[in-house]
Amino acid sequence: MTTYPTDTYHHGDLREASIAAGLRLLAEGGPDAVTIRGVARIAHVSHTAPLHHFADREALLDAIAQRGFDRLLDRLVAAAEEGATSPIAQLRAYGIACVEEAVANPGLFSLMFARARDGIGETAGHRLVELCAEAIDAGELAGPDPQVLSLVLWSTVHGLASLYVSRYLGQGFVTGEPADARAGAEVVLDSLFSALAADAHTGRDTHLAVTRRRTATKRTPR
Amino acid sequence: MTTYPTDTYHHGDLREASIAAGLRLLAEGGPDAVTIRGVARIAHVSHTAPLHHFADREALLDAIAQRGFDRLLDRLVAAAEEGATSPIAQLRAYGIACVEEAVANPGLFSLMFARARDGIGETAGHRLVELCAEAIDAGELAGPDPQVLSLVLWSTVHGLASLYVSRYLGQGFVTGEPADARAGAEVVLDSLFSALAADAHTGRDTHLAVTRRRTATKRTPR
DNA sequence: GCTGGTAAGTTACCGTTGTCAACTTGACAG
DNA sequence: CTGTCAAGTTGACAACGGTAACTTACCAGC
Repeated sequence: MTTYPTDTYHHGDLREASIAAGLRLLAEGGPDAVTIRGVARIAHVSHTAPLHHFADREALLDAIAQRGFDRLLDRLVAAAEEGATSPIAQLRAYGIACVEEAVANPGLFSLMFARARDGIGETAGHRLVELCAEAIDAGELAGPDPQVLSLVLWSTVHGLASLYVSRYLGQGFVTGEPADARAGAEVVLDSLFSALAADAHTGRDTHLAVTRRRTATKRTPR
Repeated sequence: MTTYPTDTYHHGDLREASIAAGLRLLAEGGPDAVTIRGVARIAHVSHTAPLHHFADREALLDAIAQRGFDRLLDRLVAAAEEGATSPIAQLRAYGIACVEEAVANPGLFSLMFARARDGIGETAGHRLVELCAEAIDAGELAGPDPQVLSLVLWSTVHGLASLYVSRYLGQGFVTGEPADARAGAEVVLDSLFSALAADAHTGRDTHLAVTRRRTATKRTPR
């Protein structure tokens, strides 16, 4: 934990200190607990000082959420790299890392996906589609469409993380799922990969006509 | 829209009026916009009157969330009944209804799953497991475990709904998904059911050993 | 019909928060 | 030395959640 000068009139790096304090408050009391005055108290500055670095509270929360995405992306590339022998193994590590990161920082996860930001998370998303395409090319997963495949995987992993974070999963009352989120992610992903294995079904794609048509449309920026 | 007497000293049904006002504020401005004073204004009572019906703001939000779950459950049984010819068709209708309901009331959806309540949503969950078991028995979906199957489906549907609600899906930037959430749900569910079809893979369940062991544990109430 | 009790209203007040306005401090360019 | 300006400060305000004390309507029991 880095410290900041307290005897000088100017703080030095109040923006960074505010984000750090916000992350602390977020971890301690959830999104509602991160306040302008709260981060100011932690940083030992007056209650309006952070407003010289963030337009308003929303901007502070945006910055914190952005930091969360940065962290997640770092974690994801690390997870994909270490011992990733195949595309499907990378996808598995990817998904498990997402869920683990979410339950490790539930407040941050809530904050990140509570605020809709344009274009955020696209980097991770594109890598996901790439991995799906690689898995299909390598014959590890069934096609026909890497975009549909990534949509399914993204939804499932995000949903699993959300349900663990909001405590609707973890008790095993309904679905008998593991209390440990990582174990739950392994069960779900392995089950999914098993069903989606390339040799499992023989090239039929009757349900995906709509999908293929949709994905042919050009991606329109902005 | 029901009206309430404004000339009498006592309101008549301030509890119900508060929930209705809360739902309106929720739809207009999201969870942060639903305040004690706000619902009091709409109901034309003093700003502390609702506190005679709800212990605090959290209790009000809980009541609103509960109302959301009631609505969702009604919608789900209706969806499952109408034209449900087979278990898999019911599961499909179930999932689509979830996603549609979520995007129709994004604030309510956020509120519902932002507050972790014990035992809430179990009714819907148990019906889900039942449907999965029926689908497996009918030979429509691959086993071996209805609980794992329901875990996968619940996660996927919930994640898809979350991502559409928080606007991370709907633009088609990354996965080329449809802008319409219902269409997205159809693509994902059909793709999933196709992969999970009983005749698609031949009874292998190598990855599910852990799961089967877990689900043998008795469900402990409370 | 009176009366006490209680649920459900009311006003008054407190502490916290976000945000604005106006002022001050410190560093730096010329 | 002197402006300029970013980055601090204090002080104020309205909105919020919540408590306390009071008032009103209704209703049961006599």
